[in-house]
Amino acid sequence: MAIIVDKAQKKRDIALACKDLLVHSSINALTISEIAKTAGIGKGTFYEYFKDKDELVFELVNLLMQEHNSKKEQKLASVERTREKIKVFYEFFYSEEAADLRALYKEFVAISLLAPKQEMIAFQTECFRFYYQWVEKIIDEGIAKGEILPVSKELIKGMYTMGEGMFIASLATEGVIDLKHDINRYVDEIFELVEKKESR
Amino acid sequence: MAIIVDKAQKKRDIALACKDLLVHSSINALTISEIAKTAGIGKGTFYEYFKDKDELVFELVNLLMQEHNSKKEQKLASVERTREKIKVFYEFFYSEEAADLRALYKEFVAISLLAPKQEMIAFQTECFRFYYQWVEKIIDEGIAKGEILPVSKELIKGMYTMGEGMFIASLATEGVIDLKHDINRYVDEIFELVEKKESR
DNA sequence: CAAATAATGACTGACTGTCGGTCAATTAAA
DNA sequence: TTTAATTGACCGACAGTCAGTCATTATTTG
Repeated sequence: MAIIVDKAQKKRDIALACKDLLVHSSINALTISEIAKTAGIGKGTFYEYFKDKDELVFELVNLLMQEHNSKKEQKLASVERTREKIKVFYEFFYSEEAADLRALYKEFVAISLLAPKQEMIAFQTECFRFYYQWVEKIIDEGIAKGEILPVSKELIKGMYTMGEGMFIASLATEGVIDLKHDINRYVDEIFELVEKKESR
Repeated sequence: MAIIVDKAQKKRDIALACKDLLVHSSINALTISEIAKTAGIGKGTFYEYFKDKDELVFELVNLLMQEHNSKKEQKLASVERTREKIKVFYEFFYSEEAADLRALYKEFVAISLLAPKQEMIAFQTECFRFYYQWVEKIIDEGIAKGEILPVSKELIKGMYTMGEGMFIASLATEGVIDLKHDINRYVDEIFELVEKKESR
């Protein structure tokens, strides 16, 4: 009857158009007008697709995280040892490749703490479950291969959240955390404890 | 020649007067006028003592954390085993007693991510160092007593940040994290690995 | 010593500019 | 003609400022 736009697609397009802006600036330092102008739309149109600025961040994190997960899946397939697989898992927190997503994720976490909306909680919960199962699978395989001790399974949740904690702490402090080094160090030490040693 | 008030003291007084308001509401849902009214001062006066709302949260977290640390120190003195000491350490994240501080700390972390100011980073860095050394001392004593393996020392940073990560994740998700249970479970499993067993 | 006056920090809320969000008007496809 | 899409002018709310007031103390003067 009239122009029918793919709402979901246009939402993605708008979000992507603002990506650089968001990556390089904090969301609440930006105005809706600025964002709309960047996306080449009117202010009112922005509200046609997003309820507020927070939702824009949400959309972008959503998009980039899917992309990131695909890459991660590929990379994981090329790694053999359980220890290394876990390390690949944590690369999100320091790799240059994930820098943009990380910047947005930081904002997203802050928003989730300050003004949690149901969809965001649901998304984070789904992410948690998704990654948890991923790690679980890696660990299960490691146990099945006899590479690591069965007790490793009990450590998954703590290991997983350690990454998040290290990440947040590194952002909120200065000079006390070297993400890449500290995370890998921790993983190594944990694996020294749970890997089965032939001799010893 | 005029009234001289103890600026620092009054700042504390104002912050404390707003404590309940802040604990039960998110900082950016509150207006300065509302806050000023609660503290029984004019809006202009608020700005005489605080640069913005964020600083109010900062002041409160500062105050309550000092209080919390004293209590924690006492409690730690009454516990013997290294494992239990570490658990006392994590009580912040779930104890009823620390609920108010936790609510404010949540806001503070979010602010630190969204609009980090130098003083906040400095404060968080100092906190990190302070707690890290505290845990380090506990672990060192445990090692000296022969209770746990020397390798435990390498796990401190990861253990410490796990708490923070678990906390943030519990706030951002629903139904996947039981803070008290999951933290203690993790601590137990780690200690099963690093505690020296007589028989075995 | 006391009264008057000066000096100044503390305090205030009216005011201003900005921004988030709405909506009436407009465009354009079907 | 109908309906979806788009828009920016408009509005109310709020953060932050500032010119003016007040309370207290210092100083001068009788």
